[in-house]
Amino acid sequence: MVSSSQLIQTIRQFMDIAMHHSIRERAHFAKAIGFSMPQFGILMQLHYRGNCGVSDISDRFDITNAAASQLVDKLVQSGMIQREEDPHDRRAKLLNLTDKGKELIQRGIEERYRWVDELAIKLTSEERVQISQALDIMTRVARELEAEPVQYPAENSQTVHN
Amino acid sequence: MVSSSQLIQTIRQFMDIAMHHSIRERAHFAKAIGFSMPQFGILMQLHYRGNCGVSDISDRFDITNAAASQLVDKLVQSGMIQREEDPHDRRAKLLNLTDKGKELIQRGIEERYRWVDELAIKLTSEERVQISQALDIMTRVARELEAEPVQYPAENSQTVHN
DNA sequence: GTATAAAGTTAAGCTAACTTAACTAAAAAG
DNA sequence: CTTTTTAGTTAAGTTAGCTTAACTTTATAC
Repeated sequence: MVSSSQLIQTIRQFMDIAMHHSIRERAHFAKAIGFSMPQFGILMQLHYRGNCGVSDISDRFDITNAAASQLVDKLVQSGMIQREEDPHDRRAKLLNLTDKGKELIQRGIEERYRWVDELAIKLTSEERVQISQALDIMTRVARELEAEPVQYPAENSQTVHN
Repeated sequence: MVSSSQLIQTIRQFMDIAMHHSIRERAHFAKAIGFSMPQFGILMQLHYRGNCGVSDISDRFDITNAAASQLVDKLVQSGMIQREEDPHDRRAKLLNLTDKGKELIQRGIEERYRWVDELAIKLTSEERVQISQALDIMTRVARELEAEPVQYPAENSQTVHN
């Protein structure tokens, strides 16, 4: 039997270490390739959720549309992302990584996960099975959580407009 | 049997989701309490590895001593950290969170890990056992990796000075 | 004991990220 | 068809983070 708080503690413990590595790698890589953290953040955002607009960027990073537009523009000029017109809404833009941008980000991800590789080779085959199964469960549940649009779903299907 | 690349893929998959949440929460919390990312980064750093000097900060964040000193000074003036003289080396300073700073960071950590809580309550008791064991292994191995000072250890114990 | 290195601070100046405000253009609402 | 909202850009101006350079103080090396 594993209590909830025990489990949470275990997850946090691992995540603390993982975060510490990831954030540091992120910063170092961004610096190495000559991009600021805000710029690199946008590149990562487009890697995971491409085909989005300028307002998606401003929402995600909690900055104004103007700021997002300026940052995006610099990345377009550096050849890392492309800004196309959305055929369904000619006001909106579709932002995506260029091939050059994709390649760069892929390199960054490889470097960031080097320590995962180092970690993996230290495990026995029994441990691998166990960890593989465990993280699959975690990923599945995490994705389920993401899919739930609202924290407190309404009892009926009435749509609220305000 | 789980192949190495399969395992690595599984770990990355989970970490991607976890990172996405954590980084976003981090940014939102920092903004909410009125600190910039560099400043917040230093607070987090002192939370996990307190009692360090200004040069530790500049090393960690890859900035000059001057920049670190200035950032630290702002945090001291805001009452979040304290800067004491190291009794063993009177040039150096010992940086630590104040009680006010500790309290603030604790709140931030709670918020950042709220989704871990949400994740945990969705698991069955069998899954909890499995995940708990798996992440304990991961944490142990990760700490072992950290403890290894160099990637390529020397065959003898000769200390290198240069 | 003198010279050198290390830890940290301060000042001056640059740059990039941000903001607000004013604008264009297209979509949605009435 | 007119009004309002939404998506995005541009310009002007502020600020925070950063750098280099010059400096003080303490520790280490020779």
